[in-house]
Amino acid sequence: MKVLIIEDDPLHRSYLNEAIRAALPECAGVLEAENGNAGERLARDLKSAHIVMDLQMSQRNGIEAARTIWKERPETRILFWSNYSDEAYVRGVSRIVPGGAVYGYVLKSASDDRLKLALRSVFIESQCVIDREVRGMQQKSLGNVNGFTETEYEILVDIALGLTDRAIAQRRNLSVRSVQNRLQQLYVKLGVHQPLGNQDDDGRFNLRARAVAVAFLRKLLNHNALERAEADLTVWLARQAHD
Amino acid sequence: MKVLIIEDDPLHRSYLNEAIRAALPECAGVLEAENGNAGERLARDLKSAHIVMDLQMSQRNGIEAARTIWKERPETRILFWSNYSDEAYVRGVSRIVPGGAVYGYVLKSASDDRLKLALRSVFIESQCVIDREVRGMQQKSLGNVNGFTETEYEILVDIALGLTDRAIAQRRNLSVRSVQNRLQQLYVKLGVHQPLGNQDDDGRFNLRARAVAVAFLRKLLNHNALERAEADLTVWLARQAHD
DNA sequence: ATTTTTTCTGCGGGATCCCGCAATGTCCCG
DNA sequence: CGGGACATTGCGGGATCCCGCAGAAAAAAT
Repeated sequence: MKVLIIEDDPLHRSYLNEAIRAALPECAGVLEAENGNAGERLARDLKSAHIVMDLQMSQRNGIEAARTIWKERPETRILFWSNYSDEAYVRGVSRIVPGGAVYGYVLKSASDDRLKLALRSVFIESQCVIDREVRGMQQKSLGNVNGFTETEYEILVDIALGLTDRAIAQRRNLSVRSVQNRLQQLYVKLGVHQPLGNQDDDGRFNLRARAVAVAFLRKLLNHNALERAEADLTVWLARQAHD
Repeated sequence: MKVLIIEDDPLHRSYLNEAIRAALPECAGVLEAENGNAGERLARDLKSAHIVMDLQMSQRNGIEAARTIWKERPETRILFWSNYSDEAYVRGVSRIVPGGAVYGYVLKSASDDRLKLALRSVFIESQCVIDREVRGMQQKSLGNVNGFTETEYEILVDIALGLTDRAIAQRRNLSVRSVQNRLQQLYVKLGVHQPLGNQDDDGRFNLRARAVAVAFLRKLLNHNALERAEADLTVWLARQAHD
């Protein structure tokens, strides 16, 4: 068994390397890549089926890399090892994990033991391991309780990108009014909706812009999510230009 | 001489600790804090005048901590050691550094030697050391060439928070029209302004929201900056409520 | 199959935003 | 002192956004 590390911080990389060797004595070798691009290439060349990777890397972020790796070989086992449990990351990961795939999500703040346990669970026992904190986020996020549905999240991303109602309608195949309805739901759920009798905040906030701000503050959106969305938007715009 | 480390990643903390002991043999002791709050407390209690700190910590970010530390003792020497050279960070730092203070800004991706050199320069030689990459950002940012003036940045933050034109006018003591004028400048500088003859993008983008998106993508804004701005906004809103 | 619930859609109006035009004020330089 | 560069403000109009109302369509429940 070989393990591939994809992580841009050299300190964390060497720490991981040691942890892997200690936790997996049957491991035949450990390879390292310092960004998503190199990681994808190594994964492809070496057909490595065991990967530990960071999200949030400068060159190409972990979610993109994981997506293409899983697209090529869905049985690959990936353990995400991240600093953050931002809802944007959690949602991004659970969106791309193939059905029945084995993976894990451990925070860097977790203890040594927990990391090693996760390594064995995912790579040897074929068992998914999700950090409790991440797990909580996942439930809050995907369960509808105080969480956002896929469509609500979608429209949130669209306004965060700066699209108009009309453009969103075009893109999502909806009428303009429907887009506005969804925006309404979003405003309510984000707690941006101004209570009617309130004189204080009256007219202080531009709901659309405020929603984006709140989403960022709550880490529902983050820089990575925005970058991915922007990339998607760009290809859509290019496609539109041909018509 | 004692040195205080403020850094939330334990790996980086111990690496820093070693680097400091190696670079500064005359150093009598190294203390560690794992977030901004603890760091401030230690700095105050120990009157430590030599600090190395990370920006972007979970509890209380580095800029806030540095601001209060410098407010209490402006002669404190702080070496910022950060993963990123986001314009938002650079601007945030240069906004709070007291006149004549000695400080440094080194990226974590820098070599061992560069870090040690910076430690000696800032703490022993009383000389400012700014990483070249950060320096470039600083010039691009503060020099008006392709950069943003303070007022433009201010209004960018205001719309990112989701304020209406009227609210901004109130807050900044301007007329609504002036606010809109400044927004105009901002749109032009961010390259969001749609060229009139363009049929393609016509009406696709909500300029206000798009400006925020572009600013985030360009790292002119980031999560920390938004959090700080939100805190400021909250106190202003509270003050308004009394009138 | 019918009822219930949810979502989608059009209409319309008030608020806000985007921005051209023009007047005024301020600062600096010759 | 006069003139130029620039920021500020008002006015006004067209575009967009916010959202209540109500009917149509789709999905879910009974």
